[in-house]
Amino acid sequence: MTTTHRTTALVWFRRDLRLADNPALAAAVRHADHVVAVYVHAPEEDGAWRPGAASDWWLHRSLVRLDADLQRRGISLTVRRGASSAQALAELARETGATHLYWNRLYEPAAAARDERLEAELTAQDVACESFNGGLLSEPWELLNSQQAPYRVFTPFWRALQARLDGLPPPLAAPKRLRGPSPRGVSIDSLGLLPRIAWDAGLAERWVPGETGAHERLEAFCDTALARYDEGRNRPDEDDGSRLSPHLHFGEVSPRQCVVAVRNAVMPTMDRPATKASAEAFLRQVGWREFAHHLLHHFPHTTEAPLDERFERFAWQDDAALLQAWQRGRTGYPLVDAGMRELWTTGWMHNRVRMVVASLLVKNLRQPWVAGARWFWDTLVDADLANNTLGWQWTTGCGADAAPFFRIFNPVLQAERHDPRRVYLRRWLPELARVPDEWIHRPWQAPAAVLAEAGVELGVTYPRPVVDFGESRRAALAAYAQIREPVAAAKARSGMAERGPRRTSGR
DNA sequence: TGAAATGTTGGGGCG
DNA sequence: ACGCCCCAACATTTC
Repeated sequence: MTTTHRTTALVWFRRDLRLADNPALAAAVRHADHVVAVYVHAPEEDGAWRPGAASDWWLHRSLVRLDADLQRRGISLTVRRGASSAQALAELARETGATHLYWNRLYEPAAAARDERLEAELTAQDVACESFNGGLLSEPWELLNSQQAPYRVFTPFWRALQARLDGLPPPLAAPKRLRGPSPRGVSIDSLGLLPRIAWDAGLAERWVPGETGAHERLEAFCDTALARYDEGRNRPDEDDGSRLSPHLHFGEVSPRQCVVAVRNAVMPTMDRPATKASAEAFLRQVGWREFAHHLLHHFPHTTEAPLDERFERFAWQDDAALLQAWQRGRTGYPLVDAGMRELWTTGWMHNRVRMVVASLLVKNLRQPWVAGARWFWDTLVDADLANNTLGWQWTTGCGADAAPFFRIFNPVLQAERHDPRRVYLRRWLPELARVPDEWIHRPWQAPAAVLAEAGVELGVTYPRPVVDFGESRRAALAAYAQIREPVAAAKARSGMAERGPRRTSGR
C-alpha cells in the first residue's frame, strides 16, 4: 500500500452516537483506508429549537463515551465548533485530505435544510458526500397511502410499516479496528454543555448515556419489563417502561437493534398471549416514533403551528402565573405536580403522566400547547422534535390522528387507576407523603382533621388547585365549540355574511 | 391512549 | 304473588 492511493473519509457524527449498526461509519470503513470521526458543535443551526439544558447534559456524556469507544478502536473523536458546520467540515477535509464525507440523516426541518446546503457546498469543493438512514426503520418519504399522500392516521401507517419489517436487514456490526489521523479539535468540556450550577445530580443518578449504557438498558428491559410491558407501561409507580427514548434520540441504539432484540427476547415464549401483546405494544411505540418523523418530514410547519387549522383561532389564555405553577409542579393536582417534579429532577417523565400533565396545561389551564412543548424541550433528556411535536398536538387534539379535544384527563381518576398504592405520588410529593391513600391524590377534598394529622396546610405546605377541574373543563369545551366548525365552512359563512344574509328557505 | 351525563336493566326490599 | 320503587351496575351518548 502506498500513500498515493490512500483515501480518507470523514464520518460526521450527529445524533448517531454509536459504533454498531452505524451505516455512515460502516460505509467509511468499507470505502476508505483512513477514517476521521468528527462532531461539529453548531447549535445555532437548529434555529428556534436548539437543544435545551437536559439534552445538552446528555450530549456531553454521550460524546465522552463515543470518544472513549473510538479510542479503544484506534482513533479519537475530533470535536470542532465554527461559523458553520459546512465551514468546519470543509476545513477538516482540507487538513486531512479527506475526499469523502459520510453521515446519517436527520429529519428536523432546520437540520435537513442545513444538510442539503452543506452537501452542495462540500460537493463543490470536491468532497463527495453520502448520507444514510441510520435512525429510522423506514425513511419518511418511503411510506405513502394509496393516494400517494403522507399518512395522517397511525393505524394504516403502522400496518404499512409492519409489512416492511420482515425484510429488515440485520444490524451492522461495529468496526473492530479503526485507523486514521486524529486532527486537533476542541475539548468536549469547552462546549459548555454541562450546567453551570449543579442541578444535574438527579440525572446522573438515573441515566448512563452512551452506547454501552443504551445496550445495557435494552438488555435489562428485554430480560425483565418487556414480558409485562402491555400492562406495565401504564404504571408510573413501577419501573416497567423501556426508558430507551433518550438513547434512541441520540442514536446510541438504533430502532432496528431494538426491534431485533425484542423479537429475539420474546421468541421462546411467543405462545403466551401476554408476551405477544407486550412485544406488539412495544413495537407499536417504536412505530409511533416512526410516525412522528413521517409527519415532521411532510408537515415541517407543525413544530409551532397546529396541523388542524381550526386551532389557529383557539382562545388560549396566556397566563404566565399558571404556566409557571405547572412548570414548577405547584398546580395543586398531585399527579400533575408529581410528574412535573419527576421531569425537573430526572429529565424524564413517565409517558402516561406526560399525557395527564399535558392535558391539564392545554385544556384546564388553557395555555398554548407550544408553551408546554417548549418546557418539555428544555427539560427532557429525550427531547425530540418529532416526538415532542406529535405528542403535544395529539394531546391538544389539533394534530394527526389526534385524541378528540373533549378527551380531558381527570388527574384524580388517573391517579386512582394508574397509581393505586400512591407510590408515585409519595415519591415525588414528600409534603403529602403522610396523607392516606384515600385523599393524597385530592387533598383539597380531605377532611381538615386528616390534613392536620398529615401535617399538610393547604395553600401553605401544598397549593390548592390553581383552577377548578370541572369548571375549567366546561370552559375548555366552550372554547372548543367556538372553533369546532371546519375552517372552510367558517370562511364560506363569513363570506356570505359580508354580502348580507341570504335566505334560501323559509318563505 | 376519557369523563360526565344520561339511559337501561335487573335484583331485591317492601307493602 | 305481585307491582312498585330504589339503586347499583352497566351501556350509551355527548362533550
